[in-house]
Amino acid sequence: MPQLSPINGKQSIQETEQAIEIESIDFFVRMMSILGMPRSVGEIYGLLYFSAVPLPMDQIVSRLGISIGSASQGLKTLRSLKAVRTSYVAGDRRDHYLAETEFRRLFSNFIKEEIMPHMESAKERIAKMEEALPVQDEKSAEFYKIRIEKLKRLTRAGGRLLPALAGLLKL
Amino acid sequence: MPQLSPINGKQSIQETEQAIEIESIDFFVRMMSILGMPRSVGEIYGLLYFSAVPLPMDQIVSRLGISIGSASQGLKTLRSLKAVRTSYVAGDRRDHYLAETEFRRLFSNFIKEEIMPHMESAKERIAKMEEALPVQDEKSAEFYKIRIEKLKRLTRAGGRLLPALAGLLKL
DNA sequence: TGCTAATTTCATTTTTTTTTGAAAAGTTTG
DNA sequence: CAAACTTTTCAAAAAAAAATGAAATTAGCA
Repeated sequence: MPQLSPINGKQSIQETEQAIEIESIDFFVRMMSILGMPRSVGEIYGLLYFSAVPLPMDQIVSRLGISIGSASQGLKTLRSLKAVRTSYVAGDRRDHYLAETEFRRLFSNFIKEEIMPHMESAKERIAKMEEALPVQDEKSAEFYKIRIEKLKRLTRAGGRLLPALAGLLKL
Repeated sequence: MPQLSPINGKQSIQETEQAIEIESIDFFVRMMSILGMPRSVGEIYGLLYFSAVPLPMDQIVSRLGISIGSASQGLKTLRSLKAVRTSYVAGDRRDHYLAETEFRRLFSNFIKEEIMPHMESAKERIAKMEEALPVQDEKSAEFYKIRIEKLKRLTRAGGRLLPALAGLLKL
């Protein structure tokens, strides 16, 4: 982090960097929140996204003003999504973190980790509906069959489409 | 709702219907929760999905055991997503609700209503980053430019891909 | 129009989720 | 191997989200 004096035409380099950092954090907090991730996770990723150097946890803590507990938890989440990785820094025993910036891969990991498991249990639930059905030979059985069939198509389509989605992301 | 006695081989029609209803509610509660919707919204949709007849709000309230406040709010949400529609029932002044079961359309509405507005504000945030940038003519400016460019590609791709997604849903 | 049933709204309560911070566990190195 | 530093864990606190229910509003009907 260069320490230049702030005598420029309009704004110092630090001010520029800070402005971008704030927008970045804002950007990713919102994006992560759409994906159901807590604010702290978005903040950490937003900070790392515009950091040219890998940051240790205590820098993340002090720059974001979050607790070390949140930072540790948030980094764990980000690691499991492979959204950050640790990088070795000579002569420093702390872990240093870098943002993974290939959105295609990030997206693919997210779907695999966070969405697909739900698809599995959805299929089980549909199976239970079908177990319950055969007793019926009412007029209404047809209605139930059709609705169950729709659910099956939905989960099948979801199961195929979602993992393929990342591939469609032409960035 | 037929009122037959439960003397069947194994289980009555009501038992079958109830079993399916429970699985349906479970199914949609989870699915809606992935999409960030409250439990009550999933419950209501899950109930209506397997109802052959349109149901008035008080039936929804009593069958699900939720408050009229929740039911009213949940139906409002579902209406705004066009996931339910009201249907007229002769001689009854209450609104009756039916589930919209074309998932393709539902999905498309969801993206348009719930996701796309965020894309707009994401673009504004990127614009702010670009406003902040030009001051820099450091070595580091290049780094920032590249990262900003990545965000722009992401939002552009998202803006194009997401609305097209529903079309890919071959059910 | 006035009465009643149906629905919406919203302040309050409840539940769930997230954050905190301190203790425990784990690492590195002198 | 022990002292210092780093990270994780987890119970408790705080914050956020959702549900409740009663009052207010709206709409249908006679």
